[in-house]
Amino acid sequence: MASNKVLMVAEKPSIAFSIANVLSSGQMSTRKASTDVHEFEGTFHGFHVQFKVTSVIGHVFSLDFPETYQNWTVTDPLDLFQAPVRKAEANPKAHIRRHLSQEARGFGNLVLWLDCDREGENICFEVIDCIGHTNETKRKIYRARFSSVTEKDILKAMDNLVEPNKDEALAVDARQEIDLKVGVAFTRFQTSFFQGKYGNLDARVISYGPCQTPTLGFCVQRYLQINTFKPEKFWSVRPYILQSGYELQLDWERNKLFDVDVAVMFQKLVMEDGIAEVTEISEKQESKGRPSGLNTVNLLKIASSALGFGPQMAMQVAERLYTQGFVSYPRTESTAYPSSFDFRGTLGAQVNNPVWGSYVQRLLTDGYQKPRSGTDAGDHPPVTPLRSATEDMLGNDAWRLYEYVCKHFIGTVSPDCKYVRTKAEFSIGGEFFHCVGQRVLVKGFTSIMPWLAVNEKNLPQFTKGEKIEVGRVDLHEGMTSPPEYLSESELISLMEKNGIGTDASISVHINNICERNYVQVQAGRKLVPTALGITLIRGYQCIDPDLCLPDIRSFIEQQITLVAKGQADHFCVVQHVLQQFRQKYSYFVKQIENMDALFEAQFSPLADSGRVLSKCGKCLRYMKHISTQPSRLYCNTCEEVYYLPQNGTIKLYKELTCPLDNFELLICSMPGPDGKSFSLCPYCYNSPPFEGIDTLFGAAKSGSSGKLGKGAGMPCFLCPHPTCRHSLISQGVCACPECSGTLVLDPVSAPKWRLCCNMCNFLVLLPQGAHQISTTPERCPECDSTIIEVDFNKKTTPLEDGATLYTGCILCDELLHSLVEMKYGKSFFRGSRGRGRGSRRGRGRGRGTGKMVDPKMSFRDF
DNA sequence: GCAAGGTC
Repeated sequence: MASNKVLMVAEKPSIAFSIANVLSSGQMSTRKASTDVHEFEGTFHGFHVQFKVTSVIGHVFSLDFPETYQNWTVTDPLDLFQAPVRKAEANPKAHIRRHLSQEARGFGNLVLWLDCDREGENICFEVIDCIGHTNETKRKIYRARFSSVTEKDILKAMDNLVEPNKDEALAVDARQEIDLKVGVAFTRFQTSFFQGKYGNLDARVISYGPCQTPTLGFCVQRYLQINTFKPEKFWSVRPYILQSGYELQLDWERNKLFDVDVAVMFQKLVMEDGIAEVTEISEKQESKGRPSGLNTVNLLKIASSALGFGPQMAMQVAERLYTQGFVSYPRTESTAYPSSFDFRGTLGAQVNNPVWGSYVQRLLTDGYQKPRSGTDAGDHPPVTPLRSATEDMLGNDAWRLYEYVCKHFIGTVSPDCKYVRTKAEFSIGGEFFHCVGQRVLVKGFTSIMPWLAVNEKNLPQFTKGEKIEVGRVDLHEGMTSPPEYLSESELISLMEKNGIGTDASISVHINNICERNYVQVQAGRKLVPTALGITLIRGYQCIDPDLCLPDIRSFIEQQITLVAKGQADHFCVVQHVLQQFRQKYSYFVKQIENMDALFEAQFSPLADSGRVLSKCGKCLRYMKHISTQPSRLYCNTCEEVYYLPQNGTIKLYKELTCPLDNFELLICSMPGPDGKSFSLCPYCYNSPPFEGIDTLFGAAKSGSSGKLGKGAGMPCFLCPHPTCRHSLISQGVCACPECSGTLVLDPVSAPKWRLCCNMCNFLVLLPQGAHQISTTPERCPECDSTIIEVDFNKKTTPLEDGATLYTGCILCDELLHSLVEMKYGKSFFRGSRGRGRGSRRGRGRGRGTGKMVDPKMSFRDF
């Protein structure tokens, strides 16, 4: 009975385990599959049922364009805004879809335990999609709502199952489609535009995204502030008094003045008086609050500013600590602990720690504090330690992060820091001054987090009305200074404040702008924008500043929130937002010259970049190799760019030329000790795969032995690139008349039947319009070349004399020669580009002497 | 080759 079976799906394996563990009281059996499956029996809605708990691993699907929109050269990015989109498995190797559909078989109830946020709601519907929910299956679908994976919350959620929220899921669908279309359209356009013009951009891709671009915007904004900063001199009056044997500098109420004459006047007034009268003494008890729970953003900020870890690395370390069971889940927005949080147990786990064990023991004996309230984002509890560890167990980096997590947690349950702040105020010559002292009463949490300690400063005793002689009066001259480059930690705060990215993705965006060569991380984890980063942002600022402002993200968020709340239709919102971005895109394209002017001033044109490397097959002039990213060749004459494999060292390959297009071959050596080398033709490498080749091979394969085209589908002997047209060259069919090599049919050239030698690149063009060409065992008595049989199908290519079948030597047969001339008025027997020994027919020796064959030319061009 | 969002 399907109704007696309940399948539950969580967002990740660890949550599935916790849920199963709680609901089965540890009495479950676990089976390995794509993700673990836990089985047990229990009661559901008052009935005895069989439970099965498994999980996905985050999103099952991700959104992309169909194959036809994947080609950058064929698709106009503008069309992407209206293009269809499809969902494909995000990680096909994990086989999550198959796993879910298999496990759901025969199960009449589904309980969704995905995280309780919009993304989780969206994954709910991905799961429903996978298990095949139709009217026939009649499955009952429930949503569990829980705020933490604790026994209390899990049991409460089981008793209060609801329905999944379609609107929230649709809001995520909307965001996915908008992000994809906007990001990909802008990225493709600006990448193609600028890479097609400049040689030293040093970026494989010039990406745009509604999160990464505003993130870069923050860094560049600070750079511009620094760059346009005008330092100003300022002055302040600094009187010194002698009290109880201490020399004390007093702070001026006016702080500083920017007019030296006025400052000098005040200095004189103060000097002339020479007596400081104590006008007021105040003493106030102040408190420095203990921290609230640690969330991801604060963890990343501390990791960057105090430990020197970049966000990417900090997350990696935190994840490892999490999977090893030392800390709780590290991706959370919440700074508030759930009400059920076991503080005593968490502290208890640390009492034997050699570093802070005794402090924790004292807290447990004297009583720990309830943490400050903080904010509960309803996702996961703050990051807390689980098991005690030592530096030896974790290694230095992990230890330092773990140490922080522990000390922070202990800090949250320690007393506040209490101190007394004393302020003495003075009057000298009608001007007011003060000095401040601080005395700590209770160290509280600052004894475990000493870097947050209150600075103690003793102040001598003063009495109100007391008159003290002023020792000297300095006029301090200072200079205003620009802010520093944006620190990573400041950037994280700005991103959080402006809603750019999430706890899980903030580190990814920062890493992105580094990897794209828009910013560089310098000493002290300061983010310094590169010329490329600066030029991009300045470009957006002069065409359409919206493109790099954080509002672009909040606009999208606000629009999809309408969908999430059921206030607007998903389709309408997506169309509306895309329509706006499409207009922005069109305007951007139209105005790109304004941005280009900035690029022109900063970067070198392709023609001035790179080093001469190999010959172009079209103009036979040397092309330049541009080795900065993306690695490519540029032909100055043809104004064409040929992309090369990235990450490899490129050299000329024995001055060989490609038999298909006459481009000089290159050899690419991949880095590393196991790096392989392979040869490639720059033209073939950049050509799309030949269309219609399947039919051609179909015909060739069906023929009897000896037919040209036999052995089709052999791997390329020149390079392993999957789209290289060399891979379409079939196995050898006859001996090369020029060398000891074999002539192979090059079906790519169809309808230009031709043969080329696999060794010397000798090329023979065969009669066009032939229906079928086959080799014969016969040899030509004149030149010993292979005799072939040419079948002109009457229907397709009727010849004047009505004959359809001819035989002849591939090299010297007059019959074929005249036959073709008769039909087309020109000879088709043209050897070309023979290397090494020259042709028997008296063609010039050496390379490049034959007539060029452009693979793009049609037969009629001959 | 491209976005941002989950998680590993």
